[in-house]
Amino acid sequence: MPGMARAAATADAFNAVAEPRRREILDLLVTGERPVNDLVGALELGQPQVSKHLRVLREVGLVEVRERGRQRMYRINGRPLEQIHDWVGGFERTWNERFDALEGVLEELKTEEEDNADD
Amino acid sequence: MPGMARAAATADAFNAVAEPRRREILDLLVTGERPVNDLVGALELGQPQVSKHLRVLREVGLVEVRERGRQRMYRINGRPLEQIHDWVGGFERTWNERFDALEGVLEELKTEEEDNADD
DNA sequence: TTGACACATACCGGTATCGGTATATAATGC
DNA sequence: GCATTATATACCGATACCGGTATGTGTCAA
Repeated sequence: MPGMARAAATADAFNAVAEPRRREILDLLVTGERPVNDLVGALELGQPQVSKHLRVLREVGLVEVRERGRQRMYRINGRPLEQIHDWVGGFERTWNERFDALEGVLEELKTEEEDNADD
Repeated sequence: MPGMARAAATADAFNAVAEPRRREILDLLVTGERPVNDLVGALELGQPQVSKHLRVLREVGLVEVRERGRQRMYRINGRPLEQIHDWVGGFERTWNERFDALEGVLEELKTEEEDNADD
C-alpha cells in the first residue's frame, strides 16, 4: 500500500510554529489580545488567510478567542510552546561554546580511560 | 496570478524540526556521531527516507557529515536551534505561572492608573 | 574484478499546505 | 428589513512534502 497518509500534520505546536506567518501572528499577540482585522492590517495578508492561520493556532491551543460584538479577540496561550522550549533546551550544549569546551574535556577523559584500559 | 509559490519551505530550522522523524534523528545523535545505518535501525524507517531527512537537516545546518570508509558519520550542530530557543523564550511569560501572576499585578496597576486618570 | 555493503538520488503516488477568490454567517447601524 | 462590517469557511490551483521502490555511486574485501 504505497503513498499512505503520514502521521497527522498540523496537529502540534512544532508544526504550527514552523510557518513564518503564524510566528508573526504570535509576535503581534504577545502585547495583548487583538481582533482579526488588526492582524490583517499588520501582516501583509488577506483576511481569510489570517483566519485560517488563527484556526491552526487555535487547534493546537496556541491562541484562544473571546467574542466582543462582531469581532473575535484573539490572545496567546503559550503553554504549548513549553514543549518546544523543553525539547530545544535539551540541545543547548550543542550550540553553547562553554558546553562545547566541556565536551572537549569529557572527550579527553574518555581517551585517557581508553589509554589506561589495563588497570 | 493565483496559486503562486509560497515562501521556500524546508529552508529553516523551524521547519526542519517540525517533522517528528527529524527530531528523533537529532535525539539519537545527541549522544554522539552515528552512521546512517545505525539510525535506520533505531528508527522504523527505510534507509532512503533517513538519508532524505538527513539531507534536510544538513541543508539547514543542523547536522554535519564526516566520511569514514564507506559510511558517513553524522553529528549534530545545534547552532541553528539557538534561533528557535530564543524566539520561543520570548514567550516564556505566556506559559509560566509566575509570569502570569506578574502580569496580573501589571494589569492591576494599569487599572489603578485608569482610575486615577484625574490627577 | 567481482560482489557485497553503505549510502545517495530519482522517480512515483497520495496528501497536505498555502495563498487567492468567492461566499456564508452573524452582529451592528440606519 | 437592508446595507455594512467582521469573521469564517468552501473551493481552487500550484506546489511541497513524505514514504516507498528502484537505481546510481563509491568503498571495501576476497
